[in-house]
Parts: sequence; C-alpha cells; structure tokens
Amino acid sequence: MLDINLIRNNPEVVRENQKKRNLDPADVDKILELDRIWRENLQVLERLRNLKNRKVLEISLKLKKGEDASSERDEVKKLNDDIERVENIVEEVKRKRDSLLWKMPNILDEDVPYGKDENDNVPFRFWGRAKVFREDLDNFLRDSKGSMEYEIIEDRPLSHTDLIEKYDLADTLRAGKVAGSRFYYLKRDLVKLELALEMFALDHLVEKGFIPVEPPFMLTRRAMEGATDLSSFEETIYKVENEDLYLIATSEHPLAAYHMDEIIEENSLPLKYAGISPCFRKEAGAHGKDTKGIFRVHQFNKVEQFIYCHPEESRKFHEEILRNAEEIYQKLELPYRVINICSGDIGNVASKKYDIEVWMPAQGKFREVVSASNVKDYQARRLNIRVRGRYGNYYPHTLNSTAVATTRTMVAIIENHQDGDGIRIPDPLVKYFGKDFIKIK
RNA sequence: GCGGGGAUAGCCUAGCGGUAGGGCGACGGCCUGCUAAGCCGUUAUCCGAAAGGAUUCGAGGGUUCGAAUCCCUCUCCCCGCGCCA
Repeated sequence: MLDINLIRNNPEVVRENQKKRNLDPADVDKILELDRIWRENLQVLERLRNLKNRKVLEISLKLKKGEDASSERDEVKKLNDDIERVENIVEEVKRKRDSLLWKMPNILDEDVPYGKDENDNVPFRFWGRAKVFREDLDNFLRDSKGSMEYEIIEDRPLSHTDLIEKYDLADTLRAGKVAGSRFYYLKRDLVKLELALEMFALDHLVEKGFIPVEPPFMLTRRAMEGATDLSSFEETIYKVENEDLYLIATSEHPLAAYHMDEIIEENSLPLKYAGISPCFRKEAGAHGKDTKGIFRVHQFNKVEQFIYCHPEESRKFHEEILRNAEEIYQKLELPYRVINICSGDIGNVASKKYDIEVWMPAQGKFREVVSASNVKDYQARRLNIRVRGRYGNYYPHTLNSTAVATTRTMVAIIENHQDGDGIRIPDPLVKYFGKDFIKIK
C-alpha cells in the first residue's frame, strides 16, 4: 500500500507511476478527492464528539452535586443522532478511499526500465556455457545478446515431458484423472532429487544466516491481502470453501505476514528467513501454455528467501538475494541470464524485480526459474509491520526471492544434464541424492 | 468437542458504570571527573500549520447521558477432560 501522505503531497509522482505502468493516472485524483471529503467530515465529527464529551462530563459533575441533569441528557441524545449520521458518512468515504488506495500499485524504482510487456524486459547478465541445438542458434544469439558461451549440439535433447513419462519419473496422466491438468505424481529418482534440491538450497541459505522456516500453507484473508494484491485472488490464489482460509502461492506470503501487526526492534534487523513450502497456483490466464509436463503446475515446492530490513539497505539486499540465487544455479551448472523486469510486466507489489532464466536446450529458449523482488515498504504498510527506531517508528522494507522452485529446476537439470543414457546429477546434490546419475536406458 | 480461567499502549500489571493508573524497558534532558543511582519528560493511531481535538482496554453488536467495567456473538491464548496422526 502507498503512503497516503505521498499521494497528498506528491500526487504528480504517483500519476507518473501510473502512466509508466500503463494505468490510469486519474485514479490518483479520485483518491485525493475522497480523502479531502473524508478529512472535512472527520473534523465535523470530532467537533461533535468533543461537544458530547463535555456534556457528559457536565452531567457527571451535576449528579455528584445532586443536581438535575435531564436537559443535558436530552442534549446528548440529540448529539448522538448527529454523531451517528456523520459517522456513517466518514466510514463510507474512508472505505471508498481505502479501497482505491489498496488497489494502487507500488511506486517503481528508478532502475525499472519502461516497457509494455515481457518483450521489453532487459537482460543484463549472462553466466555459463549453453548447449544450443543448431536450429535454435539464431534465437539463442538474440536472447543472449551474443554475450554468452555456447556449444552447438547436433541432436535436440529429449524434452522433460517426454523423458519423465517414458522413464516413469512422473505420471501426469493419472494425476489428470484424479486432480485435473497441471498436476503430477512425482516418482522414483525424481522424488529424491526434489528433496536433494530442497536440502541443498536450504543449507546454502542457512550458511548465509537465513533462519529456516516452514510456515502455514494457508492464510486468512487479512494476512493474504497484506502480502499480495487483489488481482492475485482471481488469477492465482485458491480459496478453501466455507473457511476464511487461502492456500499460499509461495512462502513469501506467510513470511511477509509473519510479523503482521508487530513492532520490530531496530537492532534485530535484518531478519532473514528461508521459507520452505508447497506453492498452490490457479494459473488462470495461462491456457495453452506449457500444458504438458511439470514446468507450469498448480502445485510445486519451493525454498524462498525473505528479508525484512532497514529502508536504506533494501537495494543492497536485493542484489544479495539475487547473488544467492545465482550461486545456486552456478553450482547446479545451469546456464542462465538475469533480466531486469520492465514497468509493464512487473506486477503491483514489487518496486523492482529481477528474474533468472535458465537456457533450456530442449525447448530452445530461456525460461524463468527465479524471481527476486524489492517490495520496499509496500507489504509492511499493508500488514501493519513497523520498526521501533531511535527517532520513532517506521516501516521496514521487505524483499523476496526464489532459491529453488523444485519442478522448474528439475526441468532445467533434465534438459541441460542429459548425458548419454541418463541424467548427470550436479556435484552439490550428490551428497543429498546419494548418487551422481539417473540411469534411464 | 466439553468445563474453567484469560486477552488493558513495546512488555508486565491495577482498575470491574463517571476523564485508563502503576511498574519495567527504550529514548531525550538535568545532575555528576566518568559510569551507576536519582529526578523530569517522551514512549499506540488519526485529524490539525499550530493550539488542540478525536480514537484506542482481543473483534463486532447491544444497554446507558456516560462502558475497560453490564449483556449478546465471535476469535485467539492458558489449565483440565475427551478424541486423534
């Protein structure tokens, strides 16, 4: 949520922000107008309440002295009617103002490139040596801006979709029977590979001072609204029927809400949490995309980085969580590029967002595996999380980033590390997985 | 699920129809050669340029001129009993 004072004092900043996001700048003026009406009526209301409080005190004193107070009593009754009338106006106007305010997206960081959609995202860093099927070379050179090492391969690797079904490492057909499309039964070596990935990512973060947390997988409306934006409720969030509970789409949600309504001591910052949880997503609006396999699914597991920090440190920590995620993909020997998400593709909550996209040799393109956001004070405001500072309370900044989303990372491993008659397991996973190869032939 | 006890500002606690009091902690100041002690002040939210005012006793209703206090509904926590992976 935005600071109402920012809208009052610098409305042109917020209008500019709306334009960059291809949204209507007039929303700002609607809020300003409602805010003005609210404040006017609030002043009237408070004057009436003050009058009433003084009368009530008079009655109290008169009764103590044994005097009659029936005329004051009637006056208060009359005041109560006026108060109720104005209260209704104040509440109604404030409700309208806040409902618009809650829909306002975060102010974009100055580093966010302007753009209409995902085609305008800006790749700026490249790592690793990609295996590129000859037919994909033009696309690869375009998407890697020619700044990435590669080797040409003469055969396209098996797609993860074909491979997992053929060698019984997952069963999406039967999952479709019992749960619908975009679900899967994970089987055999992939089950352990998933656990190995989670342990590897968790240990990587614990070493860097993150506290491991397994959060609740459901949240109340209040907590969920604070952690995410309203459009998510239609597009991604599952609701539990007849309960005030929503399935989390990422452990970012319960980790953001973890300190809801709290005041954090300044000296305990930064708070660094490594969340581990399943993620549930409706994937509405993704019809026809990645319909097979386990790349885009309604349920997957993820290890997530989440940080609460002092506002002046969030830029530093944004780079840090990105670096942590990059280290993981480097150790997994998965070639990737990092992109700076543009204003049209960034979503309402983030102020700045980086994605890591791994080169997928079977698909012949870069695919998103990590998303790292600096949310600034947007979630903290919505969740009423403050920090007690030397000179008063303030809102902390929050940041989140994927460490490992298991399904997508397994897809990346299957496509990149196919080697003869199996899949090579990258070094850091071996001690968790127990072997260095998944034999498939 | 049943019975009993709770929820008061960052924390603890009093108040149980008549302007929410005390303690701890934190911060600022005074006093000290320094530290401690001691003393004074500040320590939730909102409106207001300020003076000031309004709100706030788990949440929501009700009774009353007036509710932390009385009544109703709900949430959460603690102690027993029951059920249970």
